[in-house]
Amino acid sequence: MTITIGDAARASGVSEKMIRHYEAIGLVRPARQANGYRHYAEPDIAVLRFIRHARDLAFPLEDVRRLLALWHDRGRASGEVRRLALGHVAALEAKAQSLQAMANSLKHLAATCHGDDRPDCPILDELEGKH
Amino acid sequence: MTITIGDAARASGVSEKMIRHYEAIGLVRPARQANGYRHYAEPDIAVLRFIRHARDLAFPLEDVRRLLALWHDRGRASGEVRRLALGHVAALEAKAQSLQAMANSLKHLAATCHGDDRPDCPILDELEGKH
DNA sequence: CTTGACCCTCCCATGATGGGAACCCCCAGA
DNA sequence: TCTGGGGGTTCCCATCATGGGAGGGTCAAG
Repeated sequence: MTITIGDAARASGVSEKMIRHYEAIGLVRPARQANGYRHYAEPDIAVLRFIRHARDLAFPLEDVRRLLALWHDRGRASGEVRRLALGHVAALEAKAQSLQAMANSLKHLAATCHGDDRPDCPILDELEGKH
Repeated sequence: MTITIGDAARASGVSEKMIRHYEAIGLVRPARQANGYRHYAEPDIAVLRFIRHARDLAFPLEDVRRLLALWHDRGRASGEVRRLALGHVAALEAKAQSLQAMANSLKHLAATCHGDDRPDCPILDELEGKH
C-alpha cells in the first residue's frame, strides 16, 4: 500500500532519478518511513505530475518552482502566472526562430552545393570565411 | 610578432577559454614556444575562424571535427559535407518546431487566462492535469 | 537462509561555456 | 634592481537537466 519512489515514478511519469533531484532542490518533500524509504502521498504525486507537465512545456526548473508556489497559493493572481507563461513563450519563440534561421542559412548553402564526388563545396567555403 | 592566444582570440572571435578547450579535444594544435606559450600560425587562426562559423550555425563540436577533417581533405566528396549539413538542418528544424509547438500550446493556454487579480487560471489547471 | 526486487546515498558524465585561483613570464619605469 | 602590470599557464568548479553506475541496506517470497 505504501507508495514508494518506484510507484511514484510510474504514477507520475517522472524518473526516480529526477524525483530525487526535485527533492534535492526542494520542489517536493516526501515523508520518510522508518527504514529511510521515501513515501509519497497523493498530493506529492500531483506535484510530480505538475512538474512533468511544466517540463513538457520546457519551463526551466526555477520557473517550475515559481509556478508551484503560485499553484499552492490559493489567493494568487492569475496575472502573475500569465506573465510568467508569456515570458517563457517569448523565450521559446526566440530560440525557435534562432534555430530556424540557422537551418535556413544552412539549407540555402546546401542548395548551392552539388553534393557529388567533386571536392568543391560552397558549405566549406562559407565556413572558411570566403565571401 | 609572435601570435599568442590573446591575439588569436581577437583575430578569430573565439574566446581564449574556448581556444584552449578546442585544443584539449584535438580540434586545433598550436605550436609551443620555449616558455610554454601557445603560438598560432595563420592556418591555426583559419581553423579557429572555421570553428566559430560552424558554431554560429550550431554544429555540435563532433560535427565540427568531421567538417574540419573534410575541409583539410583536398579530395573529399562534397556529397559528404552536404549530407552532414542536411542532417544538421533536420536536427535544427526538429528542435525549432518542437519549441514552437510548445510556445503555441502555451500561448493558447495564456489566451484563455484573464490574467488579472482573480486566482482561477487555466494555465495552472492544465499543468495540474485537469482536462 | 538465500534470492531478487526494491530502496538508499554518492560520484561521474553529458555539451559548450565561463569564472576564478595559484602560479609563471616578460618588459618598462622608478 | 626591484616592482607593477599585463600577458600567459594549469586546474578546479559551475551551469542545466538528466542518466549511469557502484556499493550497500531492506524486505518478502521461496
